[in-house]
Amino acid sequence: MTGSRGLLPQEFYARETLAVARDLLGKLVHRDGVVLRITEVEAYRWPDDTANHCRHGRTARNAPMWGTAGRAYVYLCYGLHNMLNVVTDQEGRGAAVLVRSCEPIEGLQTIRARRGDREGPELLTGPGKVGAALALDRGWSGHALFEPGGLELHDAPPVTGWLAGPRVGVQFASPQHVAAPWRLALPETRWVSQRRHLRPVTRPSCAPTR
DNA sequence: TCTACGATCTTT
DNA sequence: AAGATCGTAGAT
Repeated sequence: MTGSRGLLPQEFYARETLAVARDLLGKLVHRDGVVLRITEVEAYRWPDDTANHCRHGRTARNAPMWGTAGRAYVYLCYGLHNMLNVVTDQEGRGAAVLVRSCEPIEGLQTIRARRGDREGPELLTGPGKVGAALALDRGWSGHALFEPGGLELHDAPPVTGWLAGPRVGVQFASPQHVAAPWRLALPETRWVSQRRHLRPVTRPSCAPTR
């Protein structure tokens, strides 16, 4: 049912961040009976991205972002939301992709139980909801997503066509980076937040930020 | 140590 | 438009 093609190899992640973000759409997150299909992501690139958590250098929190690609970076936002990121690019470069929205494929009952509802919206639109559906906390930060066990990322058929637009909640960044179209989503899905700010693109612009 | 604030989400 | 809720970063 999930059409699982197995774990994504570490090389998948060790590429330019916007390319990884683009290719993560449609892939599958597995975690203890729950399977989610990634429908919306944001790229936090390196260097020259003033919205990036690594913009001030290395800290205890962002340490996984500087390491090898393919690990999780999980952090607590606004004191309540655990945000799932996938570390990208080369070691020594602080870059990652934030998973913003997912379509639930399996384990809806488990997702509801984790959220504490019996029913209610199944929409996993917004990174806080994704983290809750996967029952993530900061203990998962640094976890290898390319190895079996716990939290895994699996391959799935490639998608065609994307929506692109500005990232959410980064008003503190420089105007150039506030406007940069580094949020990507699948066009055909309902699992996308703030769709009105997204526009169809034939291919996300991958101009490097060297 | 101290303090301001955030890659959010829900409710009013 | 604002409240919940707390770890973190940068300043002191």
